[in-house]
This record gives sequence, structure tokens and C-alpha cells, in this order.
Amino acid sequence: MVRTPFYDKNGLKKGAWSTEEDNKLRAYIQKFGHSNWRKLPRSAGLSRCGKSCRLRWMNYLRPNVKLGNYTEEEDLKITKLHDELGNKWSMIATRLPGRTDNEIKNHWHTHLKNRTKKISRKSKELKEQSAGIREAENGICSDPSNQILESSDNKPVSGAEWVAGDCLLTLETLEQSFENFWTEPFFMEDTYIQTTYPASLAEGGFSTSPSRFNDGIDLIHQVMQELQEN
DNA sequence: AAGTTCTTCAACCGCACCCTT
DNA sequence: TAAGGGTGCGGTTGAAGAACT
Repeated sequence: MVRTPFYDKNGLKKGAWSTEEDNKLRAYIQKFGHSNWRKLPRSAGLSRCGKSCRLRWMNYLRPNVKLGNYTEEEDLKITKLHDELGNKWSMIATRLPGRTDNEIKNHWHTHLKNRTKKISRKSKELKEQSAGIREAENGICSDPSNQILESSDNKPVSGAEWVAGDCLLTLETLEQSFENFWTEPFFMEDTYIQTTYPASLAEGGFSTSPSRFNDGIDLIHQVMQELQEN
């Protein structure tokens, strides 16, 4: 997967580096350092331009450069840093010891970009579905018997609305902290239902609607499964 | 088995910034 | 202060290998 070597009109070699060239460059830099990239190729006996030598050294020959085999932890860090910094690959690289900007950039474009896109898309779908649930609930909300909870701005909140909102919160939290998503299995514990709805609901005589609640959870679970399968 | 399409990644290119004169 | 050279950064490309038809 490398460019076929060739010589340009100035007699400079381009394309893939040979082992012999690597050895020459490595030996020269280890002995004399790289104070001037422009002059280095001639001194090292290489028919390359300074830029090409610099790139080769920085990305592959430099000591402590890690190649390939990204860990989940590194993936998470890259995703998070990209979220914070954007395409500032050099900045991101400084936070990942042994990784180079070029390699991180490639890894992002080939592996992480699509994965992140999927998360965002699924989140959007869920939001839309959740909005649908709320709309459907409007009829139920108009029934005073269903107005069981007062929100902070005194608007009535139905049980289903709370469930939908909670599901959304769950996925948004998930989006924000990729750590949990990529590193930990998604557990569907019964205790979740018991422990995560506000105590005020129980105090107010609220009884959860298992089917509706589970619909929301099932939806998230479905998203998780699809993403993990992909 | 052969042809085609897709994926991956090393390397190139152009531009912007910094430093020196 | 402007000009010129060197360096670094980010986007893009080219080609090998993998996957698919």
C-alpha cells in the first residue's frame, strides 16, 4: 500500500522508502542529529527532499514510535480529543505518547469517523422516536389522572414523558462519555428500573408503566447491539 | 479463477507560521 | 519592517491488498 518509487524531474526520489534508505537516514540522524532537514539528505547520501526525510523520520524511524494496533483506550482518547480540538492532529498526537499526527489522522478517517457518525445518527433517530412518544402522550397528559408529576416550571410531566427523557439522557450521556460505551458491556439489569426513577414518583403514588419503560430501554439496547455488531 | 470495487495507509503537496537577516 | 528560508500541519492522493461478484 505504498507509492511506487520514482524519480522526479529534479532527480529526487519519491514514493516508498527502501530498507537501505531507512538505514541511511536512521544512522545519519543518530550520529549527527537533524538540525537542518534541507541539507540532511545530501549529507546522508539520500536522493530525497528534506521534507520527505523529515516525514519518514518523524512518523516511522524515530525511537518510541508506536505503529498500528490501537487499543480501545487510545481510540477513546482520540475520539474525545477530536471532539474537543477538532482536526488538530498534532495537538492530539502530543496527548498520545508514541503516536504521530499522520497516523492518528489516518486512523481517525479509516476507523473512528464512521463509528462516531453511527452513534450520532442513532442518537438522532432515538430523539425523533422519543418526540413521537411525547406527542402520543399528549392525549394521555390531558387526562388529569395522568398528571402525576410537577416539573420545576410547573408543567405537568407524564410518566411516559419522563421515561422518554430519561432514555434520551442515557444516550446523550453515552455519547459524551465514550469510555463507558466502548469499554464496558451494556448491562440491562432489573435493578436499573427500580433505582433510577425519582423517589418523588413513588412518593406521589406513581407506578411505572413497565411496557412503556421497557420500550425505551429496548430501543437503546437495540441501538447498542446494532452498533456493537457493526 | 478472473475481474471489479472497496479499504487502508504511507507519502505527497500546498499553505501558514516562525525565525533570522 | 520586509523578505526569504526552514519547518510543521492538515488535506489529499496513489497503489497494494482485501473483499466481493
